[in-house]
Amino acid sequence: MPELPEVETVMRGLAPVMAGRRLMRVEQRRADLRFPFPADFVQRLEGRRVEGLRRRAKYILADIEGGAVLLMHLGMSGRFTISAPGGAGGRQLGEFTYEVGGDESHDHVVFHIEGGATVTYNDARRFGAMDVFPAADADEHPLLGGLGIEPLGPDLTSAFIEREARGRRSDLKAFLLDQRIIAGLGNIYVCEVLYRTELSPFASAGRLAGRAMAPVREKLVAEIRAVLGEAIEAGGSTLRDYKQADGALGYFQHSFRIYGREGDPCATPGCGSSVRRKVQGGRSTFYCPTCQRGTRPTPRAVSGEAASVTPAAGRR
DNA sequence: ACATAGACCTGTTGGC
DNA sequence: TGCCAACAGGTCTATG
Repeated sequence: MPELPEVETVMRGLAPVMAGRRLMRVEQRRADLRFPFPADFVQRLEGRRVEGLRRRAKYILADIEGGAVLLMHLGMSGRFTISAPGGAGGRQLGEFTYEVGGDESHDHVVFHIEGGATVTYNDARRFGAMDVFPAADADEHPLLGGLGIEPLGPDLTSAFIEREARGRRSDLKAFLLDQRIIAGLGNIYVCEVLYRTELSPFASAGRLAGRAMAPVREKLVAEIRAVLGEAIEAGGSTLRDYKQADGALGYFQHSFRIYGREGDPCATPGCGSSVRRKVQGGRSTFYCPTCQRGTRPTPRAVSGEAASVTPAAGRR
């Protein structure tokens, strides 16, 4: 479920509770999530101090004293609930609904933290995952080794897009979703980014290459950063606000311009088209057929525009 | 090399 | 109200 901004928000929510403290007890309530827990999962964590939390792509990584790393992935439905020592309700991180005293049957892991707090991992669909491995093995870890660049780091540049896009025949949607290229974008934010960049999800990625497309690549880079940055900010504000009763974190209160808006009028002033949904690569793509013609027309084109300029003549 | 489909597993939603 | 089909934020594998 969660894409990079949600994972970042969850990590930031967990950090103050876990960082610097010992895991006094770890309850592992089943043998597997998406794949089996390592055999000695509990033993490698119990009694050890969490030195800090980090995020890599959509993974939350906890550095454990003694040189181990605890990896946590939320899959589609994973969430964390924090219970303070005082027993003051729970703060839930990772999904968008919150029910006090809700479904405990999917509580798979409970971390009992030094000082009395409790961090519970709940995941109905069990697409999430946890693992513990030596820090030295991180680069070869099957889940981490092949990951692409961090979209919010310094590596995401027009030149990077140029290199990666050149010669690719996959469509733009698949290109941006590919975790081996850029790690962290998921279905929702890819839709948002393409809409804001006025690029067609169905265009070939290779069309982003070439000198003439430099401005489009710049715009793409800027929108990726903006979309993710805004979502992280929204997540952060809910982290700060919680207090009241329950802070639900996730995509909630975040409003999307295109995702999930099939049939609604396009948000671009004067556009007048309505948002369409198409299944692409097995998942829903939401797009505006009028605004998103960059690099090749989607269904209906009317006239050219800056974003649709392509260097090569072949328009098929 | 790459594109697509299916699998994983459960919960929620919308239509009849 | 009840039932069923479609659908859901993510990966991974197998198949063309």
